[in-house]
Amino acid sequence: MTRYGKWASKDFLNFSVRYRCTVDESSEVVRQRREKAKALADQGVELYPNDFKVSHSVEDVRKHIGKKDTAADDSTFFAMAGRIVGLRSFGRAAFLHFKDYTGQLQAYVKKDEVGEDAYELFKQVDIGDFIGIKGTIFQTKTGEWTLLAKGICLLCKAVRPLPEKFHGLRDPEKRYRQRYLDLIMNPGVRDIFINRARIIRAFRDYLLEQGFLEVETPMMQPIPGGAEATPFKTFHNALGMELFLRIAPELYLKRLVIGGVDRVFEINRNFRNEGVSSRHNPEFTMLEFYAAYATYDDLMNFTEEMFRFVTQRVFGATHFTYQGMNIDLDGPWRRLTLKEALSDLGGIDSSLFNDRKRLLDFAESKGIHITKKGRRGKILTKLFDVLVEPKLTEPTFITGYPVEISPLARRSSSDPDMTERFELFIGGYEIANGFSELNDPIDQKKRFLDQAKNREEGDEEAHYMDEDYLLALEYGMPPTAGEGIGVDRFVMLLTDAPSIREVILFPLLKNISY
RNA sequence: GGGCCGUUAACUCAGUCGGUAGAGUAUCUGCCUUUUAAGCAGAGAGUCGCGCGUUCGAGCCGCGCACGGCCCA
Repeated sequence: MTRYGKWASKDFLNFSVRYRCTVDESSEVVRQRREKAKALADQGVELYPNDFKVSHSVEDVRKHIGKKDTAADDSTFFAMAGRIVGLRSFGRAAFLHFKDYTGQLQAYVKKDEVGEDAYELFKQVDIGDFIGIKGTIFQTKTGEWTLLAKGICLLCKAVRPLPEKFHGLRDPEKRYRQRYLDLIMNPGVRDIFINRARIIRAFRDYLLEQGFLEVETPMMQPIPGGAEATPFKTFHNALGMELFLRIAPELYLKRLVIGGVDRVFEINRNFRNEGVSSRHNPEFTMLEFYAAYATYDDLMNFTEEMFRFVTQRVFGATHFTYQGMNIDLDGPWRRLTLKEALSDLGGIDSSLFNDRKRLLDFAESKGIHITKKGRRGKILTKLFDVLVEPKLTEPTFITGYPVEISPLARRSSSDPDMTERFELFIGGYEIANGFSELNDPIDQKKRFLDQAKNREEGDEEAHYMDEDYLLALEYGMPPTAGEGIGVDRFVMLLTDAPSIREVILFPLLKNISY
């Protein structure tokens, strides 16, 4: 058996078994629909034509209706297209609802209007098919504006039925795997992704307005840097080169600051080889930006302003509720040091902070198992994650992060063990992380060496040594502050989504299982 | 990684004590030219996630696996 033989045959087996179960030749509904499609084709009907010209969208028609003098006998002619989402047939006439991107409209198809032949064909279309309809609008008895079909044609035959009209598609697994069905059946889903796009656009507009340049830096990096996280590995065949999907764009953006781009940002995907949960997807969207001559303190103020701008622009208010929590973005936001938060909100006696052993005992007593042996900073942040983070519902900046867990941040001028760094929490989620940048190449080298030691001691998330970045730093980086914002989580907050999967169109799921 | 829950018709869900597999929607047939969760009459539709076990007999009980959800780590 070849090296791949076992896997190949196993995968093939899995695939074929599942294929048989899922692509249901046995499903009566699908079989019937295929037969209908074939019957239509046999009658000379083209099942997938592309020559229908649309003159108006549903939204166009709504606007037309909204005009003051649209009369019941309006004679404007519309050529419209969409997917049939409801159908009520009466033998020689039928009402249907069809949907395009802009909305949904009722149409009335009468044998008298479209002719006998066309009506015979129409009787063979199903919910889920795309159709083109030409006609005029009128109001029904109940006052609903309706397209009276003068002509109708099939634009695309669907051979699988849509989910049930009343309950829609509920099964979360199917919703994510077949997001197209989710989008067709559950209107709120579309709104989330429309709002997501608006939020990202508002961030972009704000930063552009402030003189930032938008860039794209490598997704595939020879040395993954800019965060403490486990990367995905890949390989470039022609170059014979190991590469990593980026865990952050940080070191490249800072190279650009060195290159004279004083204000720079990127909105793009990061990849972290970690567990999946309601707040973690292995690929997620990060907004990262850097401003020369700014400090972490400036960025906190900047972040408040930017968040208020985005929220106001997209939702018309700066307060909202997230999962029942009232969250108000009006400033100024609370600022606490890590230690203050741990003692005031976490209930940890401050005398424990410098005693690693007692900290570990305390963690154990709270049922918090610390897997990362070693560094005190890691223990503190772990305790913070469990005891404090969930309590930070109102926007809160946490500052005072120790150097050992902030290898890229500038030391605090007043306390060399601390960094000029903050993290932002809203709704119990970590939303942003920013700091004054470390631009002393000698200190940076020392920090990398410390990290390398941690890596040798088994910390897979420790930062890699990056000589090329040190080289860049030696050419001089101006005093700079930078920040990363977790876009998905911010979208979660603003769309009241309980899981990150609700704001990512195609969240990562394990292989096939329909 | 651990715990709990789920997986039954295309979809949403019932399924009692272990004893022939159910409903609504969708589909099919018939009637119906202003309905809108259209209506009326009838019909078809299932590898009960997968495997093994217990049992005369398993959708149901036990074990294992897969996928998903929630919580914890």
